[in-house]
Amino acid sequence: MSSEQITLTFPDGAKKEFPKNSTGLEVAESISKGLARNALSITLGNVIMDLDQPIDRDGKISINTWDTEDGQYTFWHSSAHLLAEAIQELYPDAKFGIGPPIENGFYYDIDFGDQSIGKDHLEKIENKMIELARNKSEFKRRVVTKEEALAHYRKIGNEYKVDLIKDLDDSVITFYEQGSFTDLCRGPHIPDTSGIKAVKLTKLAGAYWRGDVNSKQLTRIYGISFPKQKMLEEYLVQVEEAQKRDHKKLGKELGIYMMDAMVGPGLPLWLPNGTVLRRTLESFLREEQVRRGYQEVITPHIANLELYKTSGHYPYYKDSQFNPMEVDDDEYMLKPMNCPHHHRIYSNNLKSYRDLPVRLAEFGTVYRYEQSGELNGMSRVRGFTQDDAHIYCTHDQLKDEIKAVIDLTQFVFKTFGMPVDIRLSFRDDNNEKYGGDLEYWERAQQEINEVADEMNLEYKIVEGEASFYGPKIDFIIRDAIGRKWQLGTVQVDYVMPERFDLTYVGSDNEKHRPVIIHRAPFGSMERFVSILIEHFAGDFPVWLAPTQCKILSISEDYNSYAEKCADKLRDHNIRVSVDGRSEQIGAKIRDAEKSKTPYMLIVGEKEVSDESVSVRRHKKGDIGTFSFTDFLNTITEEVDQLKLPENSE
RNA sequence: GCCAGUGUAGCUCAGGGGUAGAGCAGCGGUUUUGUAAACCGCCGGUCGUCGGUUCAAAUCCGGCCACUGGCUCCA
Repeated sequence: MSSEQITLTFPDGAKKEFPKNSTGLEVAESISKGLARNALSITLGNVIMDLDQPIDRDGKISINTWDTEDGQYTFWHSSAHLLAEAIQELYPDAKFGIGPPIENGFYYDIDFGDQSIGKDHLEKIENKMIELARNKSEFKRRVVTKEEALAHYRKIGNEYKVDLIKDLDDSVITFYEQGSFTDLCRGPHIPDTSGIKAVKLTKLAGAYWRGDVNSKQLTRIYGISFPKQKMLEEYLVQVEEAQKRDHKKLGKELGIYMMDAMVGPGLPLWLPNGTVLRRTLESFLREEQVRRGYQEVITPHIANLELYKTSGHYPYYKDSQFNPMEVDDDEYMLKPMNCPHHHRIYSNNLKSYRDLPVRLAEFGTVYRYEQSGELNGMSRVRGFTQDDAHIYCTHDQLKDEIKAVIDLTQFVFKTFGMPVDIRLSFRDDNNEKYGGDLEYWERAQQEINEVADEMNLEYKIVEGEASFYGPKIDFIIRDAIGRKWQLGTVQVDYVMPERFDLTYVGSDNEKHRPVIIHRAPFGSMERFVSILIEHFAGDFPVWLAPTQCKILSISEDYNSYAEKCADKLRDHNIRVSVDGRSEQIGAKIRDAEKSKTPYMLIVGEKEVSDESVSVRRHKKGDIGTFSFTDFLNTITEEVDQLKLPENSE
């Protein structure tokens, strides 16, 4: 009666008392039977727990169902164990590594010994998983001592788990057991396997143990699971939709770029449509930069190796650069970055503090030897163009310059309707990864942090993500279907000014070191275009579309009117083409729709007689007849204002 | 680079030991058309590449190349 009570606070703020050591399930039951039935785990404070674990303290509690991130995490974590159980049944000699839940599902790393696992095996494993799930095996939690845990895995000869246990601190080590499978695991898990109704093993990969290239490569099996078959089907449809946006597919269909084995892997060729797209993006940024006080420069594609030895890039990135070539008695290299060239331009003449900040911009093409397995369409290539710029400024100007650069970057992504998350990438304790004095680093990191706060930015700090010469501000954008991409970066650099002996004469008539800001909002034009294609699913805003308008004549009799309209549009810099083929209008419309041309103008007898055009909008259909002049005004306004398509964010 | 896959006409794909097939595209005709595919005909491939097995290889086996999904890496 007088047993101790604990107070739990629910997500809606309600507080309720429960007897100490009540379980999550009991708490859920006290709210509703339905909730108890759907509950997968609970989150107490920031710890996720099993439903049957006793709750021994006050705290914020939430009951995790499938509809919550923590619930799905629990569900997929348990699914990983189910995968392992199935594999243990089918391949008794398999040794298990780690099997965590991930953003979309789960994976398990497994040592299959000499056996190679192919796609054919996956179906067998899937079926076994479903069979085992139906056994309704409970996930049983068991606390063990470190010695017990080690003894268990030494006995069954699993060196991976032994390796893991050795690194655990001595607090609480737990095993989870379901059916015939026992696993070292922190938990939590769903009550039993019967909730897992649908399973799909999606990918097969080699994965190095603990991510170390020198360790053994295990077989990683990726999968996803759901509490209902229908959810799996919906998920597969979603995956299919995402594949329809794939820039490799659309890039080919829309004539954006091509790859050619004779040219070489990772070296994209920009086709005419892609070139229009890219040049339009470049002009957009170039004009914005001119407005913001940048000066454009052009530098060559190769340089003497000495340049990169001076910058310090050469030893750091030797393996990911094309081999140097011998020229006369010197060694030259394809340029892997633009910065050193710009530093030399800065040094071309003596700078006064009155000259600063100097902002040098270049759409600079660089070449990096990416590993063959890493190449991917346009998003990972060996030759690409950065929208690079370097800002040389005084310490006093630094914060304002960072602000201006952040402002530019935010402006750019807003133009494409892409929400941005900001990450401050700082160094960690691994001194070997970084160059320059620790003192400079700390200063730069502090300044970045101050700027972010002064601008009221929402950000998170991630240690260990800095570049070798300085901390970064990374912009992580989300595309139209919610995927995240790391794009623009802003980097503060105190190292290169030293290495290149960059100076300016201050008001005190003494020489001082400038600070450098490296920045690239798009990052790489190739990668950005690949992301844009997928973001817009190829349905570009009018200002970006390679062909903005197609004029379709009802019959050849109206071709001359079509041409006349086209000429007038061209006079206003609209990219227009005429389809005057001897085809039926339905066929012309179909072709224009398939090419994702934003505006189609249908012209026939009516339009010729009253100087009008019948306007059709891509994906929307017929939007009515307008006078030619009205249409001209509409489209030019849409281009000038860089309007986004209505269906995008 | 490593693991698992894929490679047949410009594109999408079928065929699966007895020397290739469709649709679309292209080209030539006919048609002159009102909001997502008119009709007829023609052209088009040493089946990624090199080698092996075989009387015979697009098909089976192996090396290489390219591509895809991961791992590692990413100035």
